[in-house]
Amino acid sequence: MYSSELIKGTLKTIILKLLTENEKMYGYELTQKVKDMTGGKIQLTEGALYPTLHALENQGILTTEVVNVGNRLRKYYAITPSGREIASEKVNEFTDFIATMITLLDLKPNLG
Amino acid sequence: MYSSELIKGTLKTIILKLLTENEKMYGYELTQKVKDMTGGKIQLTEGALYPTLHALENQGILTTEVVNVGNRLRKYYAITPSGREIASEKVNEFTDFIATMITLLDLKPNLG
DNA sequence: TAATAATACCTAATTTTCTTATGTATTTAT
DNA sequence: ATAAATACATAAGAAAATTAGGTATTATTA
Repeated sequence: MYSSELIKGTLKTIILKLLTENEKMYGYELTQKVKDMTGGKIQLTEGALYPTLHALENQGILTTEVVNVGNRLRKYYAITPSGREIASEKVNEFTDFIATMITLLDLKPNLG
Repeated sequence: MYSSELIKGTLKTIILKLLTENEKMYGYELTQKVKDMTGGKIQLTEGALYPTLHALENQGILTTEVVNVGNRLRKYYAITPSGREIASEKVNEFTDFIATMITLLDLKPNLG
């Protein structure tokens, strides 16, 4: 697990990127997907995730669909066309930011 | 300039790394150095910088030396041995974080 | 089968970290 | 002379997260 301050500011980017690659995902699924893909290094906390999802929905960036699975609710989130644009911008900005930080900190990233 | 949320959490890492490479620097110098090295893409704000420098000093990570230049004060900051360890840890953590994010977001970073 | 862990959602209080605004003062450039 | 740059600092407020709590179902395991 990374120190919490590092991960700050990347939550929206992570959510939007994953939702461009998967047509719909629910909150818990997002936490597990991120945990799996990062070997547990990034774990989204529910207290941060759910309010962010709600905000993105209110902004028209995501839409929701509630599904009953057994007796349990699942709230699926899907990205809208305008959300795709924002996702793309965010990912590009983050890519640029990484390049800038590599230069600034003189990093030697080991790209698998 | 990047959206502010992106830069969050990197301030300490930037300060400590630059102070491992330069035996002493003062606050204003840090703002200019970062601005120059990033082509203006990252600009440290004084409201964030000075309180952080003070905190690092209080934690024994930095030491200070006030110098009179003309009639103007300059407060030079230098990193302590324990600060070097923390700087190293922070840079390593950030490097690892970048690798994780590249995988997670499936990025194609253009490494100049 | 009782207890625990995992799944699945949510909110509220607090903390952390940053932005924005403001202040003081000297030096350099126009 | 005036404005911009240099150089420090703090304080109010906003933003984004953490921590901690709540509800409920389903699967595991002791």
